Amino acid sequence: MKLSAGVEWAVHCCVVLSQAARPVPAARLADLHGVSRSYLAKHLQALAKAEIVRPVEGRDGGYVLTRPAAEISVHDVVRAVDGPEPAFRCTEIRQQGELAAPPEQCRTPCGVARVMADAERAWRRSLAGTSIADLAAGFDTSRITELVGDVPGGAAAG
Amino acid sequence: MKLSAGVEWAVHCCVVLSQAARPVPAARLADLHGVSRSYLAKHLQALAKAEIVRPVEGRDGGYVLTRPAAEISVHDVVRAVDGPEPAFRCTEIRQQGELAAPPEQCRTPCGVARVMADAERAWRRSLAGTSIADLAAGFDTSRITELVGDVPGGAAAG
DNA sequence: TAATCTGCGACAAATATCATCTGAGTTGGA
DNA sequence: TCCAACTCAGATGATATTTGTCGCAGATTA
Repeated sequence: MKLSAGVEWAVHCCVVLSQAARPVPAARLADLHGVSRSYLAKHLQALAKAEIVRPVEGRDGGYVLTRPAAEISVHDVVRAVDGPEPAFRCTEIRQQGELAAPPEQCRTPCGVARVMADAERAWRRSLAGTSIADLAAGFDTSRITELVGDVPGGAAAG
Repeated sequence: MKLSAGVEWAVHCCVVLSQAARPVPAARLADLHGVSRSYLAKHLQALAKAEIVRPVEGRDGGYVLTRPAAEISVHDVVRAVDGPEPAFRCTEIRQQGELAAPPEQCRTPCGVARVMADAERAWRRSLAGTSIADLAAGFDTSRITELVGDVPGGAAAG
């Protein structure tokens, strides 16, 4: 099991955006973190499609959060970048080969798939328990505001 | 995030082995499930390396479980096939780019990595809560014993 | 009008997964 | 003792996915 590297970038970008007063261009976000400009742009588009960030077009444009950081969970970001598909996909091998089970026994999900789905739910629930604002509280936000501008109405971690 | 398809095969194979009285060859396990012979062999080797199954060499050989099915968790199998590496690997981008944090602030793990690790622990704990014996109780074991031989000392599920 | 930013698609490289084949070692029987 | 059949094990190649790049078109503001 492997998580896309873009997930880490996206989460950090959201933390930065939570401290920014004005739109931050994608290229600037990449430079702030020292990662590939063109590739980060792709992940930001994924965040935009999930309505976590909103693009501001034109001069002095960039990306802004669509809602307060406290209302964006880490799970939201992971799901947006990594995709909504479950990690485990049951191929129903119980219906193949010599010991294929009769269809009447396959009305309910395969036991293996059930266990995997339960575990994944636990994973997602854990991720959903932390917000971008929670994360921002653990970073040196003064350094961020110094570079991208202060927040208009107070700190994010309330 | 994606889980190797071999995980599903391995779990099903363990369920079959839990019902087998004698060693079951890798090729037979593949035929029973209708999957690739040579590829399943590779995953069985991973299970052997993790000491979940043991190869019996020579004529009439095959694979057997190393311990009772009740003492083999789904997590043991997943870890053996999928590898022990965590899904999320922190690349420490907080130390790169313009807003790189000073090393003195990086003694503790990055907040992002911490959240990811917590979620993964929840995932593993959930998988560890179900054993191969639990899974076998949900399958039609009579069909299995019919093909690979009965268990010597009673059923696997308590 | 000019400058700057995002959106989207095509394209190339790197990596992981999937699949197969051939060889080495062991067992059972003659 | 010898032979033959059967097994696992590791090396090797094909395929799919991810990762990363580039360029052009559309939009907005100074």
